[in-house]
Amino acid sequence: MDVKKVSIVDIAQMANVSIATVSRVLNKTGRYSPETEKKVLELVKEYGYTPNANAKSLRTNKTQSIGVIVPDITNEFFAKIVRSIENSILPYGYSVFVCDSHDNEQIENQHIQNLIAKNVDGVIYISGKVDTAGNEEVHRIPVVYIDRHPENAPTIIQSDNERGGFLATEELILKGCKRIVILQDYCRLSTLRQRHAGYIKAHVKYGVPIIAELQPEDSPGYKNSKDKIIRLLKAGVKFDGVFATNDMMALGALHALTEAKINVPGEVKLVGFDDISLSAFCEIPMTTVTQDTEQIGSLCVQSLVRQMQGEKIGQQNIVVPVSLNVRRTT
Amino acid sequence: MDVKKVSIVDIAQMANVSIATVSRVLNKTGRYSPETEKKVLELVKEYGYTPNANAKSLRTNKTQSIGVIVPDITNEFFAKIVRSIENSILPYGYSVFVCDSHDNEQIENQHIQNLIAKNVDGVIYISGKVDTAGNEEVHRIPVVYIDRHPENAPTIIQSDNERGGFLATEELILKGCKRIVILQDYCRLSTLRQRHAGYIKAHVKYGVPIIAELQPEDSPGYKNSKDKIIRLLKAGVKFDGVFATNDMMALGALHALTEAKINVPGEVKLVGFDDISLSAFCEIPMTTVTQDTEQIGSLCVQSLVRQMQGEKIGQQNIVVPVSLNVRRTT
DNA sequence: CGTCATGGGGTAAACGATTACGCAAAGAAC
DNA sequence: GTTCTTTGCGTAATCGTTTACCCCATGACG
Repeated sequence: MDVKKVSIVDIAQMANVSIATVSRVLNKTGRYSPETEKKVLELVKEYGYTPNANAKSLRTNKTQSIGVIVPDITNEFFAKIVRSIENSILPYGYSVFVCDSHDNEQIENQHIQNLIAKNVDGVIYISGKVDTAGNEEVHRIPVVYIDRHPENAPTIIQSDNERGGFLATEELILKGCKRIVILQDYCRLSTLRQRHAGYIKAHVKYGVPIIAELQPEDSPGYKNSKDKIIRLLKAGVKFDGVFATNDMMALGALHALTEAKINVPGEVKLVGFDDISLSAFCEIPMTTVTQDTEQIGSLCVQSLVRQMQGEKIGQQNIVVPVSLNVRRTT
Repeated sequence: MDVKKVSIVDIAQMANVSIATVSRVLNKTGRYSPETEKKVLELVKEYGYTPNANAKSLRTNKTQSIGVIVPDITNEFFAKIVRSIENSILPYGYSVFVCDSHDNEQIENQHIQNLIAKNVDGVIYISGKVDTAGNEEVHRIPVVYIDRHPENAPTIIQSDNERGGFLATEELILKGCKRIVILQDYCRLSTLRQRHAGYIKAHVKYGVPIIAELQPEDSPGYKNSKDKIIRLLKAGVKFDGVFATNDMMALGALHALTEAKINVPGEVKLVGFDDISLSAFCEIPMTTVTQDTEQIGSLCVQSLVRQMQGEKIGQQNIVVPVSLNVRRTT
């Protein structure tokens, strides 16, 4: 916009050395005397020289940037992961392209194309609603998947969903629940099936019978969950606990219950999943399963960086521990 | 990772033309016959050729990417803006680096350095807590500021904060409030002072006296606001309305009031600001001032794109309309 | 004294695009 | 029939780096 930026040749000229030498001191690859180093470094500082990233990338085929694809950056859970990723990768000197796919496979693919065209060194991929068959093209570069992933995914990171489901259900059982509704949105998602598996496991462990009419059906989101609870209530279905596989659904349930003047946690207890801030700030702070977004992000980065540094790691499936955050709905 | 990527020379060879010609058909700059065009395009498609972005950038000095700096991506308000920015700029073919500054000036600067080093074509800058003096370096490239901005900022976009403050206060007054507490976090922020100005204006317009002990003091966040309301209550200060300059603070107030068994909106009415989802999903859905994040994002992009296309626009200050979302706390 | 490693540094070829310039052929204009 | 313009290309320079390779001192070592 203003003055022409100084390039390596300017520095070289002023230092009375060749550009090769300047490059060498900048990259600390040896073959220069301490005096040369000093002079070059001084000039670099004086003129605020920064190497042209594009030229460098062109030559080295590395861009020092990665892409992160999320279904919805507006969702606190994903935002937290993005934040953790960014924090963890900053020290390595990477910048991150954030791509919101709107839970839409087409947009997702467009973003992938885009990222590949931009020559990113790696991708962290939180896919949308579907256990995607995966965009093959992305497998040409290092990639780690969070949660949803194709069969042949190289690296996968996810929370210990089964344990989460177990902990939530166990909490309800230990607090005396015998008939626990499970609210689930997309039954075909493996992560959610795992939570259901945990729910079953807890029932089995404590010898609580599993009741058919309380089992999951597709009821995504706040509204559907609220409606479902209202429906159960109207139908006279008895239940004394609700396990919602995410917090928005838990909130729907909570509102259905309070509107029906049912005491929580007196008559019905409730556990959510994710630990978004709503769960802490709603009228009755909710017990919920905390996913460790910090860990998830930093483990992603660890794995990705290792891949980007050329390490060949085979298929790996990293599981991040979850914990139960007991608040006032149980 | 796999096979070598095909480059423009491969295409050129196979099409029996020079690379110049290939480049021309790819960029549609004319000087080629329809037949050549067809052949090149076919080959491009067949081999999935995409131009190397780094080479292109090196030559043209344009990277087709921008940076967005936000204080906290985890905050729904900023996340929404980021999302809107991304949506609006996608058609222009830009990718976006998202940088979370953690409300920290040093990190902010580091990000700027980074973005400049990466040669972004433009920056959208939502600064942290301070009316920053601004990083001069960023003014070498197109930049638009949202809300907080330095004196000499070229382009600024912000919500009509004064009108928002006015609308909120007017609503309270029209619903009968005579003694309205205003909760504000950083009194030195111009955006927040504007909201206060609106508050004053409404009082003046409707002839409601302004009461000293209800005026703002630094009480950022949920906890401080809650505490402040509790303190006022204990001190026996009379008030029948609360205008919180953001929703988290409004929620703090709401909780303080409900815990004190004060009926909302019966005894005290309440208005927030921002319209984050918490305001809709808390126990008593709150009346709040909606900032049009869609508009904000898309206007940013419009202005930035024009600048990046070389248009010289002088200093401009774009104001985005706000609206009142009346819910159940008034 | 010859040989050989080593330190310090230069030359020039890449990397993959864009684009100024040149040039021949074909048609238009006179 | 000459000149001019347009069309359809090709040649080569250029963007700013990294890096393989070469070269010349210098000192160690036999």
